[in-house]
Amino acid sequence: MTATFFSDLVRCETRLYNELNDRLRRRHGITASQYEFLCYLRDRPDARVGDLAGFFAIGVGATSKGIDRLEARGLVRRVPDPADRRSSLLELTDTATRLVQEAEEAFAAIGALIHAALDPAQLHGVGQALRQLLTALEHDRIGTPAG
Amino acid sequence: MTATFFSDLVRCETRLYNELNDRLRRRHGITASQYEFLCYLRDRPDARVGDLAGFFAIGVGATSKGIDRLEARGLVRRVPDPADRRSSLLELTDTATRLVQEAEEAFAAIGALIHAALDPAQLHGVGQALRQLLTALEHDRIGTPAG
DNA sequence: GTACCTTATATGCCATGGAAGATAATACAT
DNA sequence: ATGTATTATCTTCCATGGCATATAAGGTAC
Repeated sequence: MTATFFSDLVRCETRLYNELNDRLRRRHGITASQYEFLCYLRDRPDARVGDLAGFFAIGVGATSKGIDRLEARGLVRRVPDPADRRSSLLELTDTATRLVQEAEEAFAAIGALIHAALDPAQLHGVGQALRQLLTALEHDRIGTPAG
Repeated sequence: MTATFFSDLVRCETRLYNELNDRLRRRHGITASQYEFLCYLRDRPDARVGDLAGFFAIGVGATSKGIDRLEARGLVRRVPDPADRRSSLLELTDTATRLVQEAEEAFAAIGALIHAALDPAQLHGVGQALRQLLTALEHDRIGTPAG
């Protein structure tokens, strides 16, 4: 039934995200969403606020405030975009690069939980299906917030 | 890789939940979390605040406040539990029963999105895997909030 | 039955996200 | 060059959730 599919998806996500959040906060002093921001910026240098918002399917306002907080903590720098003075290019500080590397340990623990519950074939199948679903949702801009 | 698995899981959930939320708000005047509360209470009569909190893996405080809002809108009644005067049994009003039934239409649209992106075999496999993962997480109380 | 511990819920404070409006820069048509 | 529309971001207001604490009731040892 679709109802349980959706409910189980949301509950899995909630619990895994809660757990990652707790571990990161206790051991590394950042939240899960901050960790995800930092990972994104590490992998995609010169990203802008709108890029983050689009990828995470959250509003640009919330993203802007999230970057404010990271900047205030000395983890992200806003560098003026020479090609477009409305934008800033976002880059990690050295502190943030180290922090992300250390925090990967907490993320690995979440991976271990998943690996423990699913066998390799399931993991592969679910991973592929989620990617496929996400691609479809992104293509049709489903669940993209207004602002 | 585990990183993309987790990220894709979270992003699928985010977009589907956003979409459900938008549709429910526009067409039925409730949020996705309220819809989920009401469905839970419809399926499990005489549930208490703690039951909801446990199922949804959110804090009891937040749950209590959520029920406050539903009660204020005339969708839920708190009935004193005769067996334990600390608790209330929660029940839907007739208005809420009708509302949930009408709102099912918005939920069905989300189901259609999932069906459109995945073939039946994938749907079955992913559904089973998510259930399995959720059972493991619940059993070990992973991601259960503090309060 | 009283002191103590646990359980169930509620409340207060704080952080975060959405939605809408404001600001500034860019693109384009004329 | 100028006015208009669009884009990128920021800011403000409001709703919601977490966490810690408060309150109240139940359970238990003595």
